[in-house]
Order: sequence, then C-alpha cells, then structure tokens
Amino acid sequence: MSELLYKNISDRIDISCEEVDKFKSYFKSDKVKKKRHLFTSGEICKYMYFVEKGLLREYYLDEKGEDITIQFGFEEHWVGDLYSYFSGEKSNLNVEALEDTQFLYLARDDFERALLSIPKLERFFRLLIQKAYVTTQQRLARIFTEDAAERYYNLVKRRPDIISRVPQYHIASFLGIKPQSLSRIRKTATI
Amino acid sequence: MSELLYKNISDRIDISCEEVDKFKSYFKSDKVKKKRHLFTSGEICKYMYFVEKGLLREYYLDEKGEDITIQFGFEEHWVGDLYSYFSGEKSNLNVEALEDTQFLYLARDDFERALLSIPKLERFFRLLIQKAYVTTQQRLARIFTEDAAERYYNLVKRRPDIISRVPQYHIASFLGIKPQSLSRIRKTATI
DNA sequence: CGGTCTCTTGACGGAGTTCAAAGCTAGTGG
DNA sequence: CCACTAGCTTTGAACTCCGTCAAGAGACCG
Repeated sequence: MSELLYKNISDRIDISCEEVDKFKSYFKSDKVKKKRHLFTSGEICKYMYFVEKGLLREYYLDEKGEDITIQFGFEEHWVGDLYSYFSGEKSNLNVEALEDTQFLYLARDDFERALLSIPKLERFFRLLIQKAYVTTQQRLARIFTEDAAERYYNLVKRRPDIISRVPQYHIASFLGIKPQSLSRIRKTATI
Repeated sequence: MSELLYKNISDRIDISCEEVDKFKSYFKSDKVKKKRHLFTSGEICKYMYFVEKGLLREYYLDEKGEDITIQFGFEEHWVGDLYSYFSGEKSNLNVEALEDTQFLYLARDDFERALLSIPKLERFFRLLIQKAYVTTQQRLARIFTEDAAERYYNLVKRRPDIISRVPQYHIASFLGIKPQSLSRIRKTATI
C-alpha cells in the first residue's frame, strides 16, 4: 500500500524507501464512503490527501449556484486546497468522494515536521505545486482553442476509465459544458 | 527602486530591509524595448523576472497558430516560465514587452544560492507559486460561469489602466474571445 | 504623407444553452 | 428479489453568444 506513495515521490525526486517510510509515518490513513465530503467551502482545509484507492472530486460552487468540477482525484493523486492548507484561511473548495475511497492524510503541523526531518521533500512539494500550476495553465489555454468535443475526446484518451467511474454531468462540468451538450457530443461518432 | 521588491516580499512574509537588500544582490537589472522578447518557446527560461517599470505579456502559440495571452506582467509582478526555469526543459511560453520595461532578473543558480543564504525565501516562493496556481484555478472557474462581457468588466475593475496600456486584441485573447467580439462588448453601455 | 497595424461594423453561421419532456438505470425498501 | 423512485441521460426545438468573413475607418510610425 505504501508502494503507491513511494512511486509517487520517487517519480519526481531521488529518495530511498526508508525515507518515504519515515515520511509516511507522519500521515494517518482513513476511508470515506461515496458521496461523503472531506471538507466543504467555508471550512479550513486541514489536511493534504493522497488517494490510495477510490476517487475524489474537487469543485467550486459559484455565486450563481453553478457546480464547477476543478479536478478529479484518482489513485495516486494529491487532493486538497493548497491555499487554505498553508494560509489557514477558509477554503472556497469542496471535496467529495465519488467512490468509497481509501486515503492517507497529512495535517499541517506534521507537514512542517516532516519537511524538517526530510528536507528533500521541500523540493518534492515545490515540484508538485508547480506541476499543478502548469497543468491548470494548459487547461486554460485548451479551453480557448479546443471545442467541447475535442476536449472530451482528449480527456477520454488520457483517462479512459473516467467514463465508467464518473457520472456524465460531472465530466461535463469539468469540460465546461452542460450535460445535455456532452450527451449530444457522445451521440456523434467518435473521431 | 529596490523598494518595490521589498514591498512585494514583505507583503507576504516577515523580512527585514537588510535581508531584501541581500536578496537583491543576487539579481541583475536590465531594460527591454517595447516589442522585444525576453524569451520565446523552444528556449529555456533561464531567469525569473521582476517588473519594476513597464509591462510584459506572457503567451502561448498553440498548434492552430492561436496567440493566447496567459498573463500580463505589470509593475511588481513576477514573470517567467516556472516549469522551464526549475526543470531546465524547453519552455512553451513566450514573453514580450508591451512597453519599454525595466526589470530585475534572477538566474537559476543565483536563486539556489539566495535561498541557501536566506532560507525564509523558500516560504516566499512557495507562497508565490501557490498564489499563481489559485489565481489560475479561479480564472478557469470564471470562464465557465461568466460571459465575455462580465469577464471584461471585472478585469477593467481590477485593472483600470489595462485599457490604456494594452492593445484591445491582447485583452481579447486574455479573455478568451476575438477582438471583434470585444469591440462589440465595448460598444454596449457599461453596466 | 503613405503604409501598416488596430479597431469597428455588418451579415451570416455554428457551437453550446435553455427549457421541457420522456426514457433509463441503479439503489432502496418492502 | 422485485418494484418503485429519484437521479441521470437523452432528445427536440428555439434561442443566444460568439466566431468568421469581409470591408471600411481610424491611429500610429517612419
């Protein structure tokens, strides 16, 4: 089980199994049932979550009441509101489980302690945030240049299992369109 | 002149003037003429840029040849391709000057050296990246819920000087619409 | 003063939305 | 284990916003 965390970290930085085990000792482990929330907007995001098995969904509820999916948290993904986590301010995000989910979680204090004892993790987290940032920038650029059908087929290519694991209306909100439109896109033959 | 850098950093973390001066000694200073590029896609982004006076523009050129403005770099903004800067990989971004611009710049090695000698900057840069990340996420959410006119008026509210300083077709590309559409939005009376 | 770059305006078309209703499906309790 | 229901998906028709194409007006620079 700990292998997932090792894989995730060693993919980005040079690190030994022992160091990851030490790091892992700062985490706690828990499960959440489908449809339950890990936190909601207005609360402080106290933990960083690492998905071991299952599926989470990160979303905003804007002033107009629109539900906008920002990100899915599949296995081996990190989920949480970085801003709230590090600043201690209230979060605008919500995180719910789309499947029964098994995860590790790391409190803010333990994050600091872990970084003090394993300094090379500093680099890991910088890389993690950077990657999240670049990914979001690229998604933004795609919204401007690809139509909904292209975005849908690209998503399915990257993440074939999303179709069977995520309800269509959440996929639609992630793509920035309405469920009806996604339904019509799917009706048309695949490219 | 150094005051700007001090303001920018001390707004986010506790730091003394002396420490900022020390930090500043790792930077070099330069100017760039309007329409010149600081770097273009295919190159490695070797520096982080801090705008003292003037205006930069960060943009992608996608496969379809579309020019997509990702960010403007007004005074006191940090500009660069974080991904390329830290990874040493080629950048996909371009940065050009929209006005004659005076800036500080920091090479990758000097960044590391500076962080070693002033460890609290580690925190500053994490906050900087985080903020950029959160901002991009929120922009994405807005694209999905606000129409072009709302996005335009919100932008002008946050940045009134953008109208006089940035050509309309760049504002349009930042908003994700065509110049013609922005022209029509402007024709309609302000809310 | 001429040329190029930028902005405006008009007419038309297309992608996605909205509203509404009907068809499916999966989860629940009897 | 089946039947019922609530939630999800599909479909149709009308509409809206924005894009495209094209032409002309205006601004800026050498």
